[in-house]
Amino acid sequence: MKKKQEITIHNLANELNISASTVSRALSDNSRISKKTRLIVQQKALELGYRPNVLAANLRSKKSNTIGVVVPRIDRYFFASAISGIEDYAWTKGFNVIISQSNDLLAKEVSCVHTLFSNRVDGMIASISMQTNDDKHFRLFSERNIPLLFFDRFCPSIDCDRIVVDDYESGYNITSHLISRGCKRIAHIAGPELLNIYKDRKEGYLKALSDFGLPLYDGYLQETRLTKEDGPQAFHRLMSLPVPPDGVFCGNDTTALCALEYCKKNNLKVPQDVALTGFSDEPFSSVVTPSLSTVRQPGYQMGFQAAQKIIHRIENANLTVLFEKIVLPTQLIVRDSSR
Amino acid sequence: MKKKQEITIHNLANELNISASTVSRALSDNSRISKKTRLIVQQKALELGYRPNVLAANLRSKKSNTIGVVVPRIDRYFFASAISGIEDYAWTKGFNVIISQSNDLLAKEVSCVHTLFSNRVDGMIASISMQTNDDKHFRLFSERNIPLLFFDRFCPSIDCDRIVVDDYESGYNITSHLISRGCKRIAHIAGPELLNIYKDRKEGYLKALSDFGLPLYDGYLQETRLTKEDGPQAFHRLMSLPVPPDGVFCGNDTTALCALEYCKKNNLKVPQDVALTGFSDEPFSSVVTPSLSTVRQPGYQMGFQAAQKIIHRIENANLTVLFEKIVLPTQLIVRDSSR
DNA sequence: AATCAAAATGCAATCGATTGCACAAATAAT
DNA sequence: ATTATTTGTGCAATCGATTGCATTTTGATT
Repeated sequence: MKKKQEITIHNLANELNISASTVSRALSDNSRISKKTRLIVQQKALELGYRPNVLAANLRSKKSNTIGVVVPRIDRYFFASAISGIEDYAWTKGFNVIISQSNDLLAKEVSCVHTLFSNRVDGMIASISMQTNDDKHFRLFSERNIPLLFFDRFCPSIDCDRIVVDDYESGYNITSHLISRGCKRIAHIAGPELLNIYKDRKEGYLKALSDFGLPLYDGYLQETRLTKEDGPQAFHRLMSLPVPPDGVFCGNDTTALCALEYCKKNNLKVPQDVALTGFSDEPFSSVVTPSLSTVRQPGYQMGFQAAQKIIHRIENANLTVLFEKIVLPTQLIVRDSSR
Repeated sequence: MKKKQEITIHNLANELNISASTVSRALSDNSRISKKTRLIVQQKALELGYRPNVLAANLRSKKSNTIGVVVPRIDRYFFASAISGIEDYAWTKGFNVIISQSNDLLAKEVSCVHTLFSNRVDGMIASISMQTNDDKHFRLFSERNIPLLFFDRFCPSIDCDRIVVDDYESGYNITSHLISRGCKRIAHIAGPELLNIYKDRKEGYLKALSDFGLPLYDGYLQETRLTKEDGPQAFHRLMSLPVPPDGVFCGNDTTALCALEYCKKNNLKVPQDVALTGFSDEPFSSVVTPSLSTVRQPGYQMGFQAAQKIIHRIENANLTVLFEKIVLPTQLIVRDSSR
């Protein structure tokens, strides 16, 4: 009903018969203003319920105190925890976090990045969509030296900071694990080659096979979108091969879960008939039966460090330090599905 | 390295020897400017890589085109999907979404709300923390008629829009379900009474008991924080009673999962020895063994509608429509843990 | 009381876009 | 050709905070 009119420094100035600049300085505890005046001003500000207009201050300072985040989907646990990490750190530094999701669509991603760009975020943290085969939108940031950082899924052609895990090594390790438990015919359900993470996992897998002298049988390498929808079919194709695998490294936990359910339906024993592993350690992975072997990625940590890194760049604009690639460790989690 | 200097409407104006106001109008396709001029200006803007300064425009218009969101934790599936819904709708209307999490701490919540307030978000969507027993911070918004909306967990003393599910009815239904499958001694592990949702679930439970003529045995009602940490103990207390329950309605899925694991360890058969149900339908609930009966809440829908509602209020500031309480339906999901 | 340094405050421009009102140009009407 | 309209542009104030520089006040010193 009643619209309380907002108090500005000018109102305070009038009330106190001093100038707006003095008020401004007093409010920021500038030592050029006498202690007495500062107190009076701050007192009055409190009394009248003054709130600084961040918009005006931002305009003046050309900073928005905001970092933008673009992820494929907010409701995927890995990304949600990364965002949680970003927010936690950003908060300690007084930065806002604007989030947007690409839904794994390039067009939406482009649009989100443009929006963040025109909203003048001070920096952007992104993890690219499954369709991203173009980098023009990211150039908006990199070419103007607006801090940009990719985590997990990066755009290889853009020169900027990155925080990743070693997917190659992780893929290698989990494959080696399957080998060491006795699997001889190991298949892999991979994700889109376009994304570095899936490519690396696949290559780690291939390297492990070759290091241990195991062959890559025909049809043992399936590329899918790693969705709930694609999972059952891909796994079915594998198990329908003349000689089906005795171990399958699935590109993510969702696909491994599909495989698990397929096995239950078709009376295949896991891990006796076929050992299974996923990737990412989703919340459900530890509680399904049999529990799912997987690779744990430090989502929260990645987000937290991403925020640290980008805010550091923002606060040291002249920083000419070369771009870094930070690789965080993963953890091989062996559970019943491959024990 | 090279800092590209930003182009303003004044630069465009100079280049074209026209006034800044004309440029401004031309860029917004104002019909007062001739088609020819509009084209020339837009052409030039493109050529010089002009980007409007949203900060300046926002200052002028006193709008930030931003909505703030405060949730207990971003990485909880229910909240993540709500945020996802909020973002999806907000995006279609050109609104930014600033998120922050209270970590279920009142102090952090207060701080987040203050930050959003001083950042002049046009509206705020919140779900309160487990500790929130004070509403001063929310008054900042409600008293100035800045649109405010609670979803799921609301602050009862604040008069504003709410989007909730009927926790009372849901609690009633899931308890009735346990009764209908033959349970006679039904216990409940409740959440903090401070939160409407937990209180309502509990009361629905009590009503069902009384409607069907079942007693509430001593110790059958446990109040906990519903965390992974509290779960095992609370369930242990129940099962150590002289006459343990044959059905337990857990206040959330996390607690039900703890119960499930407790039963596995102690060779209790679910649902034969004790039937279990949770609440919320977490991603893991459908895949544990036995699968978990629960109540599905439409997280994404709640977020989406929350965004619709609040943006509608923002765009119709003079809207004197009474505050609404929108109740979305839940779905009782019966699975093996209580079949 | 006069002089000077130090401390406190004020002036006015700036950040970039928007907009009511005034003015100029182009076209229509007489 | 002259006046009345319509159409197109420009001027200048505004949004609210910040800051370099100028000015005033205070207090110390001789």
